[in-house]
Amino acid sequence: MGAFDFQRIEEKWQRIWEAEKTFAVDNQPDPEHPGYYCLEMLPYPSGRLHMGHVRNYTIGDAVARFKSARGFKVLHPMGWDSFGLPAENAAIKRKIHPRLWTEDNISQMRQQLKRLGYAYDWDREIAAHRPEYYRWNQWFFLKMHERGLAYRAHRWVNWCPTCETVLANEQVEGGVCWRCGTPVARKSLEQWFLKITAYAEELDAFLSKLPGWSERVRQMQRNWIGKSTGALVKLSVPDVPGLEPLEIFTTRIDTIFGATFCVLAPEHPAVEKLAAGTIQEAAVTDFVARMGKRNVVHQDALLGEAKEGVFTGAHAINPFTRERIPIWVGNFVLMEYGTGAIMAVPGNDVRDHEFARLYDLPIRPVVRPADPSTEVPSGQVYTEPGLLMNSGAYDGWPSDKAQEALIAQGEEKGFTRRMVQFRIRDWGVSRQRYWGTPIPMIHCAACGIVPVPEADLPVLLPEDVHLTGEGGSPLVSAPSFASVPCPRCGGDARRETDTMDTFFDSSWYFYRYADPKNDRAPFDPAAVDRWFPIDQYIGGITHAILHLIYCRFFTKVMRDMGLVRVDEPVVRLLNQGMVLKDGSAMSKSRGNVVEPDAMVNRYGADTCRLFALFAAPPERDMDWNEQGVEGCHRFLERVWRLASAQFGSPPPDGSAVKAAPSAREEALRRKTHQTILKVTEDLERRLHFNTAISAVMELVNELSAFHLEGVTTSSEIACFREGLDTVVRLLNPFAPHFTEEVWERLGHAQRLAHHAWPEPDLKVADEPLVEVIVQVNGKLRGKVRVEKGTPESDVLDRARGDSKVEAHLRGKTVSRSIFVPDRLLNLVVPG
RNA sequence: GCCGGGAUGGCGAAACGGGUAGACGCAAGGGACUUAAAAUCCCUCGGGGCGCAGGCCCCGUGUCGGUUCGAGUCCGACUCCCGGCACCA
Repeated sequence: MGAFDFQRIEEKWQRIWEAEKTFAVDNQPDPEHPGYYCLEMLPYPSGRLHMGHVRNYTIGDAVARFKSARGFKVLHPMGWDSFGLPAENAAIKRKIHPRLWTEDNISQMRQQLKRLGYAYDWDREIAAHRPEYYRWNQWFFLKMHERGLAYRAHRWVNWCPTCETVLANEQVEGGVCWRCGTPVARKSLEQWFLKITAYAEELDAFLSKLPGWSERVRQMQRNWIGKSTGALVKLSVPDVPGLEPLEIFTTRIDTIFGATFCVLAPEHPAVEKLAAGTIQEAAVTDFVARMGKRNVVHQDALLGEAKEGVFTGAHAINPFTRERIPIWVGNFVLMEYGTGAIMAVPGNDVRDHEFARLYDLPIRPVVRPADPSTEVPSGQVYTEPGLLMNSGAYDGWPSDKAQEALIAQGEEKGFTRRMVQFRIRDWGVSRQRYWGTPIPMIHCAACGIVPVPEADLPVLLPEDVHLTGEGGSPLVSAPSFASVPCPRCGGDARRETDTMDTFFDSSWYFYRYADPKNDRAPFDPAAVDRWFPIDQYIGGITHAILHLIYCRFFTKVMRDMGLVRVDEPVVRLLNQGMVLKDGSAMSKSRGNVVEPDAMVNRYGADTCRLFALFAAPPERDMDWNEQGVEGCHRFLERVWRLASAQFGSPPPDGSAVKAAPSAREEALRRKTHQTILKVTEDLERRLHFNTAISAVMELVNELSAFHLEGVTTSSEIACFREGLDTVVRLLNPFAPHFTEEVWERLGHAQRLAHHAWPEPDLKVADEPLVEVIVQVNGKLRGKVRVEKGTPESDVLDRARGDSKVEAHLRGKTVSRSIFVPDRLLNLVVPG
């Protein structure tokens, strides 16, 4: 019997699944089958799947099929993140409309997904570029605007002066435009922002309530949100009459007695007034102008920039010491963070120290290590909390107590208050692009900014746009689109011609799957209630920050709007590792890309799926090793051969198992039921498909040996068939076509996809005899097979009967023995 | 610099509440079948040593130290690799 015909088998079952809608689910609650939502991150329709997709979706499919067999009604949908820059680039390069390019890609990739046999409910498919979808983007945008969560502000963008267009960060290559090579400039544009900072506190706090997320992702998000707790301190500036007190933010108010100067960001609004009329005025103006030319869009350009600054000519009063301290402007202070002004403590902060040394400003350490034996090397500064010194009445206080007391003192006097700062900034969602959701706003000369009335949604993306890659937002030049009557006054007005960041599309798409065809609302809240929160979300670590913060933010906004009842969208998150080839990421330039289609053609979908799961645990990177793929293929062939002897014969008859089975029958049955236990446990608790598959391989090895020894009596056949059927059922989530086919040929009428997961018989799985290891002084010296529950004394007797153990005990007295029932006996003898 | 993760055979990896290190697979070597090859099946497979042999002994989970009857697993110090944040006050 040769190899199984995977091509025919896979086509056959894909046809059946499609015709029978095997994986479609409705939203009806079912008391016997609780809901389970298994979701994989939706792909960008680039045109073809890569191995990363295959791994991602194979993991998700294994979970979905497993949970379904376990009795859950599983929602397992798929869709397309189909707006975005590549479609526009393709349009420019190949003169094909982005919509056609995108839809063509979608149909190709959908075909590829179907060839891999994924159990999706295709009736729920969505695509972001379709008006039925993106109208709800617009609807959410309007709702956020109503709630004050969408607003306009200026922000710097990358600008190519030659193409006269905004460049995305990835279109800036080494500081020049990717198309024409012109050095990139910066330009300030008024854009739309979403107020994610309004949720910064909650986004941070809830990270500790996500035990189903890896520490890694939670830490990445924590860094990104960047919460720090401190105080705001007001310093009066008597040098400049009428000037508001200077506000600085610090997390180390315990060091305030060491604040020997202040530094403002060059963009700080007070800089000009402080310098006005002083001898420093010209120097300050010059410095600020020079700093203004810095390319701040490219943050890396700022990294490594030497510290630089200039005295403003004015002084402030440190309210705690009444000391007069000089106010400087410095390039290392960021206007975007805190108040754009700092108190400098050169005695206890490395940056301030460096600056003070540079300009010969006074340095006064005010915190020393609490442990007197800790030496601070000369020329270095001690930056950790410790004990205060040079701090008046606070000398000797520990940092944390001093912070509390100083804040309390400052609060009472009115020059300090507690303050929490976040690094996260509001989310700029405007894109000067064509292929995205039009922002539903209208600019009217008379009325200002007017939202498009809800009834007028969707604002359709016009088709007749000529894309050149040059000259501002493409929609500006779409005549049918840009000019529009003002909804409020009816006068001539102009539509917003920017489109939305595509992360907007993917921030709520998984809610739409619950009710994908709704044309009156983004979804029916009841439908969302039926499925949410998402039980298992699977996707690449690349989305650990942006997508996974944005979608949490959306969920919280939607909750506050009364649309959903969950605080967090995702219960369990799995970030699968990358698929490598020969140790490095697959890329065209390296020439090491493995095409999924080629692999499916050669080995079949089931083999590819099996390998993707077997090669490594899911969260780790794996190498696509073709010899490993062959190994998986061989394994399936082996199962096929083993099963083929039984093809056409009736399903196993449990009653044929003898009441007193032979030893080998008993051993096989034990292995069968132990394997069920092991695989179920691996999938249920850990998603460790690699060890689950290993366990099935072990069972196959035993079945194979059993078969070799002969399967003739009805009892032997029954035991063998039980093992065989178990193998097929346990492999189903990984190799669905193969197992359906074998299952059918083994005479089962019901489809495997509708079968419940096998139940282990604990009595059969139970091992009556156990191997107790015998150690002498912690070293393995022997093993004894005894009945479960054998007491220590009996085990000891048996152990002494072991010549090897006895040899190590000869002439010595056992001073102590450690006994772990059914596991181990360790005899301690003096050296 | 701060934070997170990791390091186990020739390779991918197992060992899940300290208790037989290396399951399972790949590669490699040997054998059976075959005119031959492929496929398949069987055996060996961390390192070193002793023994004619059944077998036995020592070492071994990045490094050093500790706790323990017993450590890949726990604790302390360190090295290297991967990732995140980074002039964030």
